[in-house]
Amino acid sequence: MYVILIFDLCGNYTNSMTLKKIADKLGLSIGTVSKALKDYPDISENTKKRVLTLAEELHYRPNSFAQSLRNNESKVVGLIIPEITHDFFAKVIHGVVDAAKENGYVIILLQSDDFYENEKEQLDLLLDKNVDGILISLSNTTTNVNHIKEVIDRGIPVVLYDKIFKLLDCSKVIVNDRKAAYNATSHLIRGGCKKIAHIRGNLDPQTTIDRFLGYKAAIEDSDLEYDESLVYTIDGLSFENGYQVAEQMMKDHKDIDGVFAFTDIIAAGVLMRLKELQIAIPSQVSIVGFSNWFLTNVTTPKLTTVDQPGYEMGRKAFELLLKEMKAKKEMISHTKEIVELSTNLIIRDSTKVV
Amino acid sequence: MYVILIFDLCGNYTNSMTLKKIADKLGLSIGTVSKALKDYPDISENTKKRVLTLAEELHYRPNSFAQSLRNNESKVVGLIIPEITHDFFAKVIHGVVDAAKENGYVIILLQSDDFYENEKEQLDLLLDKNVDGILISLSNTTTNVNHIKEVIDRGIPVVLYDKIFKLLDCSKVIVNDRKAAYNATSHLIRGGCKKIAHIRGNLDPQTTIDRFLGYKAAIEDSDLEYDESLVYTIDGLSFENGYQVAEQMMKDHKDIDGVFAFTDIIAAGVLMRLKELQIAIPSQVSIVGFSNWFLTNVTTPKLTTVDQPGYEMGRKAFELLLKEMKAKKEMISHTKEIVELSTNLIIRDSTKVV
DNA sequence: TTGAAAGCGCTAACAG
DNA sequence: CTGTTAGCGCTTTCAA
Repeated sequence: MYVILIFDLCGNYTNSMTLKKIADKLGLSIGTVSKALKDYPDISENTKKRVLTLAEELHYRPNSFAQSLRNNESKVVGLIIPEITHDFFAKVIHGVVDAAKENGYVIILLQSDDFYENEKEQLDLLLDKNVDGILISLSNTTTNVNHIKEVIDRGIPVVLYDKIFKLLDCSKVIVNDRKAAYNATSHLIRGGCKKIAHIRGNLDPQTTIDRFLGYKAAIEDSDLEYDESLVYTIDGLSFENGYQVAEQMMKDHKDIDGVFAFTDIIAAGVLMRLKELQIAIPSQVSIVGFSNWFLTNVTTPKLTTVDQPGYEMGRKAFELLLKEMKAKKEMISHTKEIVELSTNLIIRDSTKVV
Repeated sequence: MYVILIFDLCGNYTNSMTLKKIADKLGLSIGTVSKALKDYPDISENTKKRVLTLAEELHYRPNSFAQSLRNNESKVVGLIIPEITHDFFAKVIHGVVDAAKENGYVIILLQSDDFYENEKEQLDLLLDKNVDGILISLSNTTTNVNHIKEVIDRGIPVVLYDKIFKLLDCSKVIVNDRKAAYNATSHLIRGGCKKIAHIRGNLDPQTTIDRFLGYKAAIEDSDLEYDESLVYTIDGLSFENGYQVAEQMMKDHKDIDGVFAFTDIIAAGVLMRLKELQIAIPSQVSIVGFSNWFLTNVTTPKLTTVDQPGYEMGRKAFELLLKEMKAKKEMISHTKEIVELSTNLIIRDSTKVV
């Protein structure tokens, strides 16, 4: 059985059925077989049938290298993610993978670990692999975007998602962080909070800036006064960081009654510490996170948060990229698009509702 | 500037610097340039320098399609994951991506969503892309493994990780689920639990079987008696499923005082429901999960769980695959390896310690 | 309706 | 030390 399979499937040990082999067995030329397989109109129905049947029987698969070499197209898209183990990015990956599959593409996944150097290196890797396009969410430590610009200038379609750089000339998929943060903060204000702290990262990706601006705008649009000392800038975006800053915060301002955290994991850290400090949530302090990580469902109380449509973002990013790749192939000029997805404030038990 | 770049970098609009172009500019032959770039000993130092310098200047990148076609090697590895949005699998991906990068490989990521049909389809996709090897964790619904066997028989290196099928002739990386479950259950017994339930999935991947067997063995090795009615088989492995089964469980057996759940997310569901039912954790009922998802840190009380080394598993799986790919390339026969990684019981606050 | 041939960019054996 | 050549498998134009 084993031996038969080998011979049957391949005829040689590397298992490659080629057009030539099919052509030989059928007494046809390579070109004819190729065209038959692609259903060219100038091939007789009869030959087409013969070729198709044999190809099927022999499990013929075109050699993708040869195809790519010839067509100058890989049908591979590169995806750079800052950090896979974030619920949000995991959802993005899922969306991209699904959309890619539906369109006959496959993705090469790379992770920057939020380091600029990695991001640069990985772009190179993707170029080396001749991907047809690249999806990228900037790392938190990326401040210079020449590496991206270079790729774009080389004519390779690039779409930015989530963590973008506004001035880069390419399509982008984002969430309106500013508005989402505004809504989240307003929710705290409506719940009666008078002294609302904001916890943010120390770096300046657009998301950090926008969420801060949304927070500030909401405060200023209300009866409250914006107080810089209520904005806590922390070194990292981990649970630990949130846990630690919480205590400091309460020391500085005993009467804080609301917290809008840059991300859920920080919110969870704050929640944990405040509970340990015997502070009642939400009656004494209300907390809002950001991203709708799964963990917000299992804390006590459950965390109010902003849902970011990760899966949808992944799909949309791929679709924009696809458009651009098509345009490039057909040498049509293409205008960049910026798609803004809407977020959803998910009100749970860590905030007061009036 | 823009125009200069274009000409400087490419000389044509598709941005491809080829050996031929370099050879022409230098008045050398293509072959010589190729060899100079690969530091062949039979090329003069002088020409090597000239070639290297110009290649650098012109940003020469070998065309990977041509290389792959020639060498019959893609330097791409396929990775099939049942579900990306699981902390454990996300860690695995991270490990694989890192190990791959260190060895000049890149990974194509596909997700089976735990459906057999997808898994099959995706294997085909990977074969079409001529990946050099495949890493796969079987979907929960996979009971027939002929699709995998076919790939192996074609001579393509395959390594199974986590959810494996024992009889498949390939290298594997696993965790000793049986032992881990045994330890987890024993921990409950040592803590004084007398009536310990086990919650498991309704399908039969090896992990489900092994964790169940570990649970059973621990019970039987103790003074307790194994009681089939304490084993709850649920339809899915979500938080909701855990949440729902919890109540049923307590109705059936009011005196349950310990729960060993197949996975953390179920444990979290159980915990949530039991708390709602005013059951004290861990004093009345102790709970142990499995996988050490991040969420186990943010529940109240924090969940005791079994840490699976996902990142390490990813790395190891890639290393095994690498060995096999090398052996194949050098036509050396290669014996399959089975690597078992050790787990760690992480004792937190959802179980009693005596 | 089919075949022949050129060529995508690269490697490696062989010749000079 | 360098050049020539064949060929990886496929697509597509042109000729028959």
